[in-house]
Amino acid sequence: MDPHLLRTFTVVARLRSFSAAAAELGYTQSAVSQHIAALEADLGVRLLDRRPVAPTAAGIRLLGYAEPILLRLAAARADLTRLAAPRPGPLRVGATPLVVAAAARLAEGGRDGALTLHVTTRADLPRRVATDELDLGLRDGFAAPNDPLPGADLGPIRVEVQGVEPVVVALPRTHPLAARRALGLADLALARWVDAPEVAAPLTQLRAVTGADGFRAAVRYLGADVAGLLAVVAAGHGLAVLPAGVVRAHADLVGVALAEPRLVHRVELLRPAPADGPPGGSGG
Amino acid sequence: MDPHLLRTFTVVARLRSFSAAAAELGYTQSAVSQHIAALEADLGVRLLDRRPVAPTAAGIRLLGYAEPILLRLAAARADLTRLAAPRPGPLRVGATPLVVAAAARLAEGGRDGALTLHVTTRADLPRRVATDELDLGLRDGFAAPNDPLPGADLGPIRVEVQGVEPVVVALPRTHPLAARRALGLADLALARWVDAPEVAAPLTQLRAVTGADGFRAAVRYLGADVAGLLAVVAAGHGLAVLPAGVVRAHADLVGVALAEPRLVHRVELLRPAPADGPPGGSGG
DNA sequence: CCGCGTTACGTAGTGCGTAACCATT
DNA sequence: AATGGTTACGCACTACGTAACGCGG
Repeated sequence: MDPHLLRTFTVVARLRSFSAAAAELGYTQSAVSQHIAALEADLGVRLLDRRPVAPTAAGIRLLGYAEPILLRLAAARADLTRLAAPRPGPLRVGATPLVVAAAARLAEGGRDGALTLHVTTRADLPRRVATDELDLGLRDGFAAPNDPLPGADLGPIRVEVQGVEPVVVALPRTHPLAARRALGLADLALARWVDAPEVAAPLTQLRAVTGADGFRAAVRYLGADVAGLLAVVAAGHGLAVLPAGVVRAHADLVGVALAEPRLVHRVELLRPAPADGPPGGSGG
Repeated sequence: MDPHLLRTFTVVARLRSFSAAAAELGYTQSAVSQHIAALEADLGVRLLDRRPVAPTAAGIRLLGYAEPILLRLAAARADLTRLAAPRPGPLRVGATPLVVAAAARLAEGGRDGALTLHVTTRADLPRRVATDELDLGLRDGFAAPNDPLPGADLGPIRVEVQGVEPVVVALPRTHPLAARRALGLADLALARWVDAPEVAAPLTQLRAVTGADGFRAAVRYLGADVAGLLAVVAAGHGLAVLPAGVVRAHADLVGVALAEPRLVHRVELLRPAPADGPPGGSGG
């Protein structure tokens, strides 16, 4: 189970093509074929169906292992390299859209003030911090009050809770429910919703947290632009669950608190970190 | 960063000797030397001091990455192998000492009733479940009421909370404090304690949870035998924090509740699991 | 000078590319 | 017939063992 083979496997599985993977990896198609054959022989399982190319059940299983392994390998190399020669240049900070301002504030004065801000996707940020593409990450999301943010294995990263804020249902000022003091989330299962999983609370999460079906998307908002989403909600295309502060700042929107706040907006600081370090890690 | 090299490195670091590592790995000493040299060349950092052999700072850092990586590689292979050909034979269940009975109860009727119980250390159990040395693990420990059990990265394992129970301070029936209805943990910092980290709440954890210094060990109890520990406590050598049920069952001991229960006894079921599987994993 | 890690060198094995091959659409 | 994965083959590189070497205690 050479990492090279694993990497080839993940690329083939992602691109669903041996030749495309070969191109991406700088191998010949033949080499890729040999990689997959070697892996399959080693594990004694067929990992990919061919024609069309698609991972088998075992292959899907392996993907779940391969990605964290490759991430950790990359992270280890990045970490040791940084340790050997700390890079100069501006501090590279990544942030998800809702917290870019907070990220800028937080990074103020870091490394003589020079700063590069990278706006990223929620899922990408941990990977980029782990592999030293970024020096620091600020990530937001929605979770039950004492839970960490959802998401798969983040890799060897230190997570510090930076802040927690109540969430509200964002409604156009003219909406019939806009005058209410609080709303039960479950009662809104049949309302019109905007699903903006990169900015607001993803509808899948609302379904999970209420246990209710419903929360069907009237509009799917795939971008990460906050202002755009607020405009869509303000125009009455549907509701969204957002942090209270964001909604308050918009003139055409009203944020109504949840009757049972089973969801909060949470901000986490991600730092590259030794995977295991001794328990008594020194403060930073 | 070939896993073979990483493995060699971890063994050398553990044994603090190239030749001993070579013996354990079935290589020649020369090969081990070459492995380390290759790793150091690849990463551009010295990983080990020689004479005496000891990991450098970078080496220690790397160890923190290497172990999870190797664990995940082993787990992946074990998982795919099991998936290809589920092993016959008795169900192999591992359990930490305080929960062996619970483990037996839980495994009843599993795989036509045949059952092998392995009593393990708290730290070892996750590794053995991940690598398919065990089919199931039941692990206990102490934690703040809503926290998971402490411990490093467990590897690709599914954790299910099995139960939570209050803890008590175990005292000999004749102890002056035995009549109290509740005790403040911090007030006991200067008492005599038995540190039995494999059975009771480790004193380091009591220190962490109270923020107090103290909790010095009058006796260090390194075994994992519960009855033995209870006897030591009953004989008046020192106090220990234990689950209420265990103390209640012993005639010579009294368990006194904590005034501020910042610590509970928690039991977790560990199952081998696809590291990542799609969120909507089918129930099992 | 002995124990132990390093370096030199030869060989067996393997990883990759080229190219011929074959299967599915 | 074309697209795309497999197999055959050869070369170059690597990984290991043997053995000579050197450094520190």
